Amino acid sequence: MATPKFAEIKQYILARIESGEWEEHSRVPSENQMAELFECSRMTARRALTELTDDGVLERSQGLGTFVAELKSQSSMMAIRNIADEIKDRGHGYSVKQLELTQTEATAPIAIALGLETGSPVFYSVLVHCEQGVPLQLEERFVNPKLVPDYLQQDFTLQTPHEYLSQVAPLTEARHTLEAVVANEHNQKHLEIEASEPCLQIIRRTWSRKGVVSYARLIHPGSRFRLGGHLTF
Amino acid sequence: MATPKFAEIKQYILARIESGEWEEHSRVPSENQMAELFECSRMTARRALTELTDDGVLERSQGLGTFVAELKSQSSMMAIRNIADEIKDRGHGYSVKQLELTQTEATAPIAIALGLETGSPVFYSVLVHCEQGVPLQLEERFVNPKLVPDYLQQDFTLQTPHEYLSQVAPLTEARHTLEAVVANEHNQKHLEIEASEPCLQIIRRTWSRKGVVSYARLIHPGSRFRLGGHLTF
DNA sequence: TGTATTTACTTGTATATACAAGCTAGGATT
DNA sequence: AATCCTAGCTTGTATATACAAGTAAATACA
Repeated sequence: MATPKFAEIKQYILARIESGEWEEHSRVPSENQMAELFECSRMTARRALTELTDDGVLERSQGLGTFVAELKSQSSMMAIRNIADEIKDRGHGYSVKQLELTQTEATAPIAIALGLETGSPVFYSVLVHCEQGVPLQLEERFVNPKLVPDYLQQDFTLQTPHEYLSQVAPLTEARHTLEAVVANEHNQKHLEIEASEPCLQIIRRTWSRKGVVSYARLIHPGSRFRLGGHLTF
Repeated sequence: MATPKFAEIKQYILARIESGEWEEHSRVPSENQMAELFECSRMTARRALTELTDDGVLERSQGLGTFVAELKSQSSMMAIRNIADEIKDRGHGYSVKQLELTQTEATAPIAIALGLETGSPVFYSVLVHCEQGVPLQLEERFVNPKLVPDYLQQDFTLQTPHEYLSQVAPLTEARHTLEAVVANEHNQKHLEIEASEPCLQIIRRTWSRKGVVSYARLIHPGSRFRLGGHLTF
């Protein structure tokens, strides 16, 4: 047998979800309907649906049906949580200062990271996220204008870039790099720290189905920030 | 049906693996044998074996049989890889200096982290891991003597503590905290860095089935160390 | 002796069937 | 009109069966 029938059914379903034809939370055909469609037994159709459920692609509930799950809702995507939510969850005051929101030309490393040509236009934003008025994260972000054309029209004091990007280009993957660094003078001023203070820097690249969405550098004062949880590589 | 039959079979298998009765890489009964043992059909026994395989507990191969997989081999356990392997994989020279290997009394925070009484004896080791002769990680580790009684008799120039601990107390979980810090003077000397150099500090607690095995503080010079990969929380 | 081949086991795929259990909507009863 | 409850869908569990395909050891053959 070239490829098993249940695998074909899985591919069929995945293709429809990735193309956007079947949207998040929408209902997918029942086991019996899939069985009829593919001219197979219910158990074979069931296997496809069950395995995709195990993979987190679908969600099922007895009596109701099978539905398309949120893309990467709680898994690796939320790896590094939205800083605004994290602060609010602690019951502390959250505020943002927007320092930049412009278009600029991609330098070589940025172009490579975003999969663009060197010198091509990219959107650029710099924000400082504060907890109780104290700077906790400096977010410097380069965004692919082809995938997010309206980035510059947003008001990031109302919604963090991460939230906005999640909406317009559902994220499918993220890669991070962690480093201890000294902030440059400019950033030291914005973070209100001394030159001697070490910072935790997170480089974050995020993907959607269509390519690299953004490249972000998140800098945190070591004295105010700690990252905890499970790490998987 | 109280608990489904396939779930009972899974529990039976898991219990045998966790008790150590079925060792890593050893063969487990075939589908037909399990079916006979539990007086069920092959398909039901098969389901238990298949699901445990999906969970990474078992490994199967057609024609050969089903085997107990390595405990957490590649998953969250190897989150932060063995630094010795990482250096060797880069094709660079690896060396260690052992600075401490003694018994000491648990301070309050260490006792809490290890689940012991304050002042009770704990094993303590300090190592410096070097790449091409350059210090890359200072490993300060507190070990629960109840779970690893022979820790002080080891020679950690031959085998890293992590490797040894994995052998004597198979790890089931690990939790990490990441922070950017300034090393104290003592550690600065051992890492051969300037006072101004930021360091990436990883606090790592590891569990086995019987409790907290060890509490480690891993300090890396920011200029020489970068942590990459997927982070999940 | 050395090489095929068979045999017996394993897991993998697929089907037809049965009943259990959860949910919803519409119809019967009160 | 409000309530119950049944009919018809859904997924969940379980079985019996069949054949495909991979592995290894025993067997037959040259």
